[in-house]
Amino acid sequence: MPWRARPGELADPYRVWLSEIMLQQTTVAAVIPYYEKFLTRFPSVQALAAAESEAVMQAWAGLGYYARARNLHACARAVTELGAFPDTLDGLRALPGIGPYTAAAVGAIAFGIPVVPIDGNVERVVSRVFAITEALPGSKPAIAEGAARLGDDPSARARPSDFAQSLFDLGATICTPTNPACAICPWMGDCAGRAQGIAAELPRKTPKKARPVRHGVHFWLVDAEGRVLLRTRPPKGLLGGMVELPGPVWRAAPWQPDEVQDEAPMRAKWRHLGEVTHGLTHFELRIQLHAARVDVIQAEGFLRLINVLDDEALPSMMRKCVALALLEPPG
DNA sequence: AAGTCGTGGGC
DNA sequence: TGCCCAAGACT
Repeated sequence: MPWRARPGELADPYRVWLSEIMLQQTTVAAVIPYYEKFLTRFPSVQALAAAESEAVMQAWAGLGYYARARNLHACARAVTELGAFPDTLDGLRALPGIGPYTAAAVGAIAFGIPVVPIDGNVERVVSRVFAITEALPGSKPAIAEGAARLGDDPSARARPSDFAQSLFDLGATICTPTNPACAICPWMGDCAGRAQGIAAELPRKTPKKARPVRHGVHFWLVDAEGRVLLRTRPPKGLLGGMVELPGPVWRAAPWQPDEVQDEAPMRAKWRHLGEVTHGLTHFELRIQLHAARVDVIQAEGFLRLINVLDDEALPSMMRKCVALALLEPPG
């Protein structure tokens, strides 16, 4: 992994922090290209702090959980103001976007603080090693106790960075969510979950609620010069600060055909292009995409040429809409 | 403290 | 195919 320091090398706090923010609820494979892009475009925390927020949101577009990007930028500016990353857990924890996990991860990996960062991997490993059968999230205190006990081992305390990353690697490659490779696990003999034959079913989790469906209508409006109408979403909340095709607020009830004209950004000969579906964390979104071409666009928002839409901070669902619109022959 | 907040890959 | 999930934070 590109953010991991080689043996003997000192970890760079900026790179450790950047990678840890990106890795929150996000797979390594998804993060790597974004991490490389950010290092190229923003080689230092000062460079990131000096960037426009639009540039940061654009670079983050597609990675999801966009509050991370907003907090990333705010954190870079705070660190630049401070002069350097804090080298204490409390100092790190006070920065925007850095919670208990990330403070511990940066503390251990970049500053050698003897602490065990508790992520999903560690929750799983610890739940199994100590055979914690209580379901998450209720079992978090017990997991924290177990993790701290593991971290109290002298060899762990001597190498906090290696110990933390070893736990990540153990969880990612051996102590996996399904079909754990207990036979080759270095902790097989010490694992209470293994001894009780319940390792693979741990950690238990409280069941999640079903995802409701929400319905949206978005409009692909092109002018005579081949420019598309876009707008920026409000800075906070869902997809905050990201760019989208115009349309009414998503709702539970499907949109009726006779409602569409009233919601359009301007009067035009609207044509139904099709449906885009996209799964989000707490609901499934179904977007009806409508398109029209007019001479001059008079509506709220801003205009961009079709061939530079890639440079905008469009979230994935909006890129799906763009892709659908471009499939259609220009009307 | 339970809900909110994205995405793409794996099974 | 539908569900689960992945180095969580914030409110």
